[in-house]
Amino acid sequence: MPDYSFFDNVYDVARQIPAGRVTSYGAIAHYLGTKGSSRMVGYAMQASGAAHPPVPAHRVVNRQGLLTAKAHFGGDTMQRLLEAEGIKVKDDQVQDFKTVFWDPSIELAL
DNA sequence: AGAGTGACTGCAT
DNA sequence: AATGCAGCCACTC
Repeated sequence: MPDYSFFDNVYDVARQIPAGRVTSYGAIAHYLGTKGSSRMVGYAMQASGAAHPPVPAHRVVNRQGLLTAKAHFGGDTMQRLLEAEGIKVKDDQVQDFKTVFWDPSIELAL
């Protein structure tokens, strides 16, 4: 009786993001087929805090590699989590973003 | 049932 | 090149 929702789909992809890598909302949206709705992905992430198992939302950043979700995590929690996985973050921005970028539409397409 | 909100992105100026 | 505006879909009140 699973009341599946678009959110569940987003969570599933987010949980597949390997440690030390990050992706963008648009990339996930595109993989889900709703590339025009990148907002929905971020919106789903907001509810990810209530998702089980927990979703590594800290690995999801905006198109610029900016930690837009940091404010929602509270303090520097997001940046701390990323650095703990080997991702370098400076001024709320992911360093070597294109290097650590993980595109589900490509990685999961294999 | 209708209107509002939102952790974004792309195009236009 | 940089800034501003509009679009988009699902969820909640």
